[in-house]
Amino acid sequence: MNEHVHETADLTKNQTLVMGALTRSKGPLSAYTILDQLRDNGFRAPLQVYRALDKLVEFGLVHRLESLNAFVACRHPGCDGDDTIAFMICERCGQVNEITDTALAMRLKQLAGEASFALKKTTIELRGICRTCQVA
Amino acid sequence: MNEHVHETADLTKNQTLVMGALTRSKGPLSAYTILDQLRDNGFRAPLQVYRALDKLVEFGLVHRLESLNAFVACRHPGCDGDDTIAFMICERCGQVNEITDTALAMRLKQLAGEASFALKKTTIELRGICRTCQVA
DNA sequence: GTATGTGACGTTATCTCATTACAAGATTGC
DNA sequence: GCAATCTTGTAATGAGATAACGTCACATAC
Repeated sequence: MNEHVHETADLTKNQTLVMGALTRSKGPLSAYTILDQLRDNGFRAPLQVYRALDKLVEFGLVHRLESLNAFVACRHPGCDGDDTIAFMICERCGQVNEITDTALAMRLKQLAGEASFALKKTTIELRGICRTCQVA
Repeated sequence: MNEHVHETADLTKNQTLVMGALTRSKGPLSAYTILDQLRDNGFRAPLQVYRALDKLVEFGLVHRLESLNAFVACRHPGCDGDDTIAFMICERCGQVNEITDTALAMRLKQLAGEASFALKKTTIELRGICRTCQVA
């Protein structure tokens, strides 16, 4: 499976619109924020957003930030969905940094293995203040 | 700072009730589930639960599971609040396993350091199927 | 002892996040 | 054409969390 198999062409109209909103945004967006941004495009109900988001997450184009109940466009072309991704979330500016680290992923897999835990999905979210916001 | 400085004696009535509900439970509980369980004890509004939970989390007696919007009593006496804790959450039986791992914590701190990210809190949640549920 | 501050508590209302349920179009395969 | 499947639209509701009020108990300062 290649990276980001689903390109714009594969997306439905609603999925494209939601993807666009996320791509344009500097930081994560909540489903309802996306809804508001897309009202002019005919969006009227949360479900329209959630359905598109579900698919986009499934495709690996969008990630869900559990600790924020929000979503970000994947900025990290290398991730193929199976990857263990960590997010660094700045609590001041809201920017999100996406990182993958082999050592981290290996250790987690090992820990799961030792417990005979069949790992399906990992969530790693780091909260703090990013470099830029510290100097400011 | 010692482990779990706040013992039962330090807790208020509401905090004790909420803590009791979580301790009795085998798995994580949502705030509203706790509310329902404590109606007979005079609980009437979500805020009563949330206020108690806030304190219990602050004391390190309870952890919040971001990917579940739920709370668990800390089963891991060693954690002193500053610790990096990982949770293994079984999607079949709902049981939660709490683990700390030095290598994991170190790597995360290192990654944050390399990005000059001032780390405040880390969330690590592993979803999957636990050993017991796999055989069944 | 009164004033003042602080922290927990209770209640209502409201806000944000997410899903269920149902109907209508659109698309593909036969 | 017809069935199967997928996407869509809409309304209603469920679930999670907080804001804004006021009250009470208890501490400390004067």
